[in-house]
Amino acid sequence: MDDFLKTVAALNDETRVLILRFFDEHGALCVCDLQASLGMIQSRLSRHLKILKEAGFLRVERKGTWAYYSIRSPLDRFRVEALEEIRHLDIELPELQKLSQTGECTI
Amino acid sequence: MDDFLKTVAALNDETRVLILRFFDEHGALCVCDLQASLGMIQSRLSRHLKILKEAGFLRVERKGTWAYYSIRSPLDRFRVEALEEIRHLDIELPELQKLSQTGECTI
DNA sequence: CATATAAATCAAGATATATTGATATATTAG
DNA sequence: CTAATATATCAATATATCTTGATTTATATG
Repeated sequence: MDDFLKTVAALNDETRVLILRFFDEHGALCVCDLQASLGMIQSRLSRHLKILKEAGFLRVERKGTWAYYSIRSPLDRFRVEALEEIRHLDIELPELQKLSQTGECTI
Repeated sequence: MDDFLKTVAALNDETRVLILRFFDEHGALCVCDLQASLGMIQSRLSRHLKILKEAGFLRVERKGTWAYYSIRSPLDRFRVEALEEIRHLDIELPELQKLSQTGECTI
């Protein structure tokens, strides 16, 4: 029950749905990429990424000071279905700003 | 997005998960059956049933003063998957008390 | 070691959600 | 119509969640 509720709670937020959709579209991204792309402040993103990670949706890979998040694989059936559902939502996706590659990350 | 969030929000509550599981197990039940079976007060159940209905999981059929709720059919893929997930949770289900059939419903 | 940068955590305030008890609505029976 | 019953809604309170800005932690570099 707890795991299910944690999974569902993670999905129950517009910001996190957008983040999942963004990862689904663009693969691994660091926090500052998301800051630039989604126009959200760092603490807000960090919080949501933690929730999504602890709910089993995301994984992190650290490279120096950067933390690259991406959709975890493999995912169990229900999480896959949730992502599939999110993939088909009519969401206006912001453009990707991949600052971590250009060395411009000073936000 | 709104429909998805409404669906997910409906799932994001231990009481409602139990209610869905109980309907999945026992079919159509009226509110007083649930009161007796789950040991919850009427306003609480009425609220959760409304949320589950408006999220597309339940339907209601009125018979006199009774309101019989049951799992809506057909359900779309994601809701079916959610119910399937709930079906396999390790939940301690209370015994069914079907007062509406015995005429004992005065709770 | 000192500084700088990316990310994580914390504290405070705002918003949403859940629970309870009281009240309102609707249907049935007399 | 009146009384009784089942359900729905409301008001108040409690609890949880989200957002922001400030602080802390961790890594890299001079």
